Amino acid sequence: MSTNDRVDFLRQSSWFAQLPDKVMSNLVKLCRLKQLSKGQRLHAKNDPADGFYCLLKGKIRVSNVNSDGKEMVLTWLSEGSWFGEISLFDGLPRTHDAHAEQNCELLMVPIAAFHQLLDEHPEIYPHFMRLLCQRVRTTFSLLDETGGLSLQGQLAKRLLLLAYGLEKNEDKQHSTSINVSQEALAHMINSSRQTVNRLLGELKTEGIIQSEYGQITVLDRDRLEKLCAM
Amino acid sequence: MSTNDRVDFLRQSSWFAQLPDKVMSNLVKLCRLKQLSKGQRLHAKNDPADGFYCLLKGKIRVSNVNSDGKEMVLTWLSEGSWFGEISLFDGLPRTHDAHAEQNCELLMVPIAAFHQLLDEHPEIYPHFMRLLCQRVRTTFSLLDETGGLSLQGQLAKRLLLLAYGLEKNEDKQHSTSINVSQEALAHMINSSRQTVNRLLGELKTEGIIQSEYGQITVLDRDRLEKLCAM
DNA sequence: TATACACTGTCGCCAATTTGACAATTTCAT
DNA sequence: ATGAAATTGTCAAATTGGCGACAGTGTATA
Repeated sequence: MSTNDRVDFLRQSSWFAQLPDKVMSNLVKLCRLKQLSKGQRLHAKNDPADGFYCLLKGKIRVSNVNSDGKEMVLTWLSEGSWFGEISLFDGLPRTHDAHAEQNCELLMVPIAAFHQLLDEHPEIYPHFMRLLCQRVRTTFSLLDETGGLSLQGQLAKRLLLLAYGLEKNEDKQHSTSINVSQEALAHMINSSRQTVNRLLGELKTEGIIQSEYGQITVLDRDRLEKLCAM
Repeated sequence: MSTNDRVDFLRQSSWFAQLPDKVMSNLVKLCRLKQLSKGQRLHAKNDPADGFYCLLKGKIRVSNVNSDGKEMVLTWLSEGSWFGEISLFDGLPRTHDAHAEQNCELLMVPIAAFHQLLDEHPEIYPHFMRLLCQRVRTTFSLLDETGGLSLQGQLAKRLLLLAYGLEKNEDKQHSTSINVSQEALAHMINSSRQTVNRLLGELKTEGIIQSEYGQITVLDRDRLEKLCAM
């Protein structure tokens, strides 16, 4: 794939799309391709940082394991997501485990090349500030979620996050499907599969969502958003 | 107070202390002093950003209120803390309410001056990256707490946070008292007053803490830290 | 197409927690 | 000093949610 093709593909990331053209192509040229097979671990929590990543294909599960051995999933990264910058900027180890949920293809900017790019293009710092601010706000939002909401509220908020990402003011017309099992949802809100099943059942009878095998469709985004206040 | 005196005082912040000397004094020169009396609000969640702050004297409570009207406290800022940079970098509104817990004295760098400083000293971007990375990591840590710990563990972690702040490697000799009611603690870990009362009772019979009217004294920091893994 | 595997739906039991209630104690303001 | 308000301590009832179990259904693959 040519650099230009790849740049075009990567524009789907709103963060990447705002970079200056020159930086886009330089960044892509520094990348090396990395393959992961399903289930493989990209890195573990506390690993030293090796680079900055972009997921081209597949899905990455970002999580960590608490003292009970229970896995808490922070999020699933989807295609076009850039990640891993925190450790590069503060020099501290990885904050989470990252596993390939499916066979994955990634771009990696090795740490040395990354710092060189920053030296050559200091004008991109504000772009990384944006990225980090987004991380902080997302994490604050998750914290609110777990702290102040009922399970139904937490579930609603998660579904919206999975279905629409972080963008707030998007087209609300279309229904959106997400591929996620009830068990995975349960892990995300630190609950049990059975409880999630019951809660989804309630949403289904309300006509707010629809659900099939491994897939959930948001039918009524507005009402789901109202439930987030619970 | 002269600029130099103030710079010396501010070096207690490990973030500030790493700035280049020239930036330190420029930053301080741009500040204007702000007084808050006990209970007064510095800003509310969703307020537009007005500037970057440093707390010189007093204590600031950072929190937000969920739909039940229940206040969830994120943290207490202590003297020497710089804060409020997120909204300045992404242009979005404040993430939390901020109230003066005592009479407070702050420095404020107005938003226009702040951006001018960044223009003149682009070399300080990495310093703000550090600050933001710290925020992300702290918030991840809180998220782990609420998701993965038992109530006893959450309570232990909160007590430590209240008693010793965020610093990890401090003098462990002295017992420390904090002024907080059981109801306030309950709010912080999103639990009920009665449960907190029971949990504190257990800690008290273990000799880990001591408690009086509106006040708790940590007697055994080590054992409290061990409980955080529960 | 047969078989294994993953996911959903649903039960009942059990432990933990919330809620409401009430009394006792401490602090604060008048 | 005295009454109001805030805080603590405790109890029992009601609720919530986790967990094990098991059946039924969808999907993949050999």
